[in-house]
Amino acid sequence: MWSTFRGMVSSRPRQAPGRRPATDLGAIERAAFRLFAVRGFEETTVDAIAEAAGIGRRTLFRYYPSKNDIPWGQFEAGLAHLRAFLRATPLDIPVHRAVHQAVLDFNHLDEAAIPQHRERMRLLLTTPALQAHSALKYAAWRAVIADYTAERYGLSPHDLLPRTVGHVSLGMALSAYEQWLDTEDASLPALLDAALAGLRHHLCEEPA
Amino acid sequence: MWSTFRGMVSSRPRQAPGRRPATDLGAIERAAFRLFAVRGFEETTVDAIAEAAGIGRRTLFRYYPSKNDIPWGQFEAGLAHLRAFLRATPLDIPVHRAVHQAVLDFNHLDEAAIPQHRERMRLLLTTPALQAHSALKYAAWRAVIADYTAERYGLSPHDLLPRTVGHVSLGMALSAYEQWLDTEDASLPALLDAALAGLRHHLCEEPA
DNA sequence: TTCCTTTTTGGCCCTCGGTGTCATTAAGTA
DNA sequence: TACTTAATGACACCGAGGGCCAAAAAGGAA
Repeated sequence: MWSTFRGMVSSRPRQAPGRRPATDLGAIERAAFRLFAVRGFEETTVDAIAEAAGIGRRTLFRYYPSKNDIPWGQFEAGLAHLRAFLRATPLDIPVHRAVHQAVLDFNHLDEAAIPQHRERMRLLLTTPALQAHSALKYAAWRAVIADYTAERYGLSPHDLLPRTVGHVSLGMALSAYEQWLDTEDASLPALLDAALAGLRHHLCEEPA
Repeated sequence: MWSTFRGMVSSRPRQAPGRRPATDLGAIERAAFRLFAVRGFEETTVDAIAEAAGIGRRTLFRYYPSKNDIPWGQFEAGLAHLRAFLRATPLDIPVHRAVHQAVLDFNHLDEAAIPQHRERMRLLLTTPALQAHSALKYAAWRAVIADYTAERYGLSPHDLLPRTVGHVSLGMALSAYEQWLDTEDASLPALLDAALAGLRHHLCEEPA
């Protein structure tokens, strides 16, 4: 899962000259989430996060391009995993099934990671500034889906169908997440399945 | 169409006491778009827009809650129209058809309005800050679709299916718009139809 | 050890979007 | 003319973000 923090302070090949990074990405994220939980996202200043993490404000901005990026954690790594999952999918599996499986895999959670992921997603989906910023993250996610869909169908990623599949896959995932946050009981995979099943019924099994 | 500027300076019932508004919303929008076209959105400061419109910076912020809202024009009016269209749709029309017709109506353009609307959408869909801000506008649009879908299906607007229909309808519309901006030839209604047809084929007419 | 090089760090200062406050101005009414 | 109400915009302030650069912390070479 993309939200799981893994990886060291830096992946620079050891043996390099110069000062070694002393900044711990995980520590920044933890400090930030602690502050967000207490004071809320908008009310927490970047200065406060930097101070809580024991680093300079300028250093924080060297690790995160913006305050809005902090709650996203290692999202890029998650995208790479998503790409790899799709690349490894056998070609005899229909495209829509391949994409759905990839979405399920992308959003798979270990039991222990659920509470933190809930908190992260609650923050991302209910904070206006983050709802807005998320559009940029979503665009990269959609591109992964669109690229795969285009390749499987022999189209360009800029054609209509791949783009539509990207948008619609994201839409289903987001509606499942919103539902997941609203209800205590349902599981995320079940909601992702239900979103797809509901959409198919809505679009395809009604009188035209 | 929501993008068409109509309506007067203010809709306050005449006969009210106090100074009458001297600010012309249309003039602000025109001045802003002129600057955006020349310098780009990010490079145009709010001060520059206010000066070009001949008003104070503070006054501009009284008419637009943020710089990002300027390119959206009278979007709220468009939402009201969308709601009215759906309310007026006969109940014997299947939900998915009603929604699709509403989307077509919402995005209907008079021939003469096409160039300006292209420019507006190009700005909204290619400027990162606006892509992000759009998420908030889209949420309101989705809510209209979700509310209608919920009512027709006898569900709560917070149930999974209405939310999914909202997200997916938006996704199709956005992929159609992206395609529309990329190509010179295709018409917007044709692309909206094609997005829906493509999705149905992708999801429903393939081996399970 | 001392110098030299490389890289991280963070301090300083600036720009710009956005907001609260408040005096001023332009209306209508008594 | 005096009073009320509403729009305007000047001023001051805050926070995000970025450019610049000097100080720190590593390595290797003399």
